Amino acid sequence: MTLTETQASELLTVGETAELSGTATSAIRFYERQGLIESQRTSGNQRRYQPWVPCVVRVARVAQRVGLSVQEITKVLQDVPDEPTPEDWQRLTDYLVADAERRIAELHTVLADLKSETKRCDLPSR
Amino acid sequence: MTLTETQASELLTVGETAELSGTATSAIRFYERQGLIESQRTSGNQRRYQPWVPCVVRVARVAQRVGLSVQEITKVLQDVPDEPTPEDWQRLTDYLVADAERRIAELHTVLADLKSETKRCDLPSR
DNA sequence: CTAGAACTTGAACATTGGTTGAAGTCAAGC
DNA sequence: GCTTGACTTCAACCAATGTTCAAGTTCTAG
Repeated sequence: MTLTETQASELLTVGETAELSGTATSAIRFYERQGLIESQRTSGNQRRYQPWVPCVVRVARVAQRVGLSVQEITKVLQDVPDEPTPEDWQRLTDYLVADAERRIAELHTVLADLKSETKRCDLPSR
Repeated sequence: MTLTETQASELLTVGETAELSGTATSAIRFYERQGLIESQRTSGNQRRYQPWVPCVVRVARVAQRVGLSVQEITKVLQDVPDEPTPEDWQRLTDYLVADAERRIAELHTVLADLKSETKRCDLPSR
C-alpha cells in the first residue's frame, strides 16, 4: 500500500530515522531486514518510518549494550505494539533491567570462577 | 628446535592440552594461531605444550566470559612470563577482576541510559 | 523541468571465534 | 613393522552485525 501526501508528511525517511536514532542508514536497513523495525513504502518504493521508530532503534541500541542480540531484541519488541504507550516502554525497560541485572550477576560468578581457576593454577602441576 | 625424549615426556600433546583445559583441539590450535599460547614441535612437527598451558587456556576462557576478546587476552598474557608464579597469576587475576568490575559499572550506566531513553520516548513526539 | 541529493537493491567484504573436512603424516603398542 | 588413533595443514564454512560499492531510481527545490 502506498501513501497519500498528507500521510507521508508525518513519516520519516530512512535518513531522518537514522539521524534521529543516532545510527547509520545502513544499520536502519539492516534492522528492517532483521525484522526489528517495519516501514511503509512510497509509490516510488522508498522507506517511510513512523515517528516513534527512532525511539525504538535507540532503545534497541541500549539493549545491545546490555548484551542482547538483534534477534533477541526483535523478539522482545514483538510484545510492544505500534505507537507504544508509556506503559509499554515501562514493561520493556523492566525486562531489559532484569536482563542487565542477570548479566551483572553472571559477571560476579565469573569473578568467583576466576579466583578458583587461578588458585588451581598455583597447585603443584597435577 | 626439536625435542629429546626426556624433554618430550614432560610436555603435553594438543589432545592432552585440550582435555586438561576443557576445550576442543581445534580451539587450542586456533589460540596458538592467534598467539595466545605457544608450542614446541617434535621432530615430526607435532605440537607439544608446557604443562602449565592448560591453566593459561582455562584462565583465558574465563577472561572471555568477562568480555575480553582473544586478542585482548593475548596482550594481557604477554606480561605473564613462562612458568608463571602465584604472583603472576595474582596480577592477572587482579587485572581481570578490575575489568569485570568496569563492565559491571558499564552495565549500570546502560541501565541509567535505558531509563532516560525510554523517558524521552514518552515525550510528545519531538 | 531539471540537477543533485537521497534513495533503491544486491552482493561482496570485514571481524570474531571458532568448527569441519580432506588428504596426508606421526607415534605407540602389539 | 604394522595398525590405529592422534596428529598435521589448509581451506571452507558458520553466525552475528553491520559497511561498502555499483548501478540505477526517486524526490525535492529552484
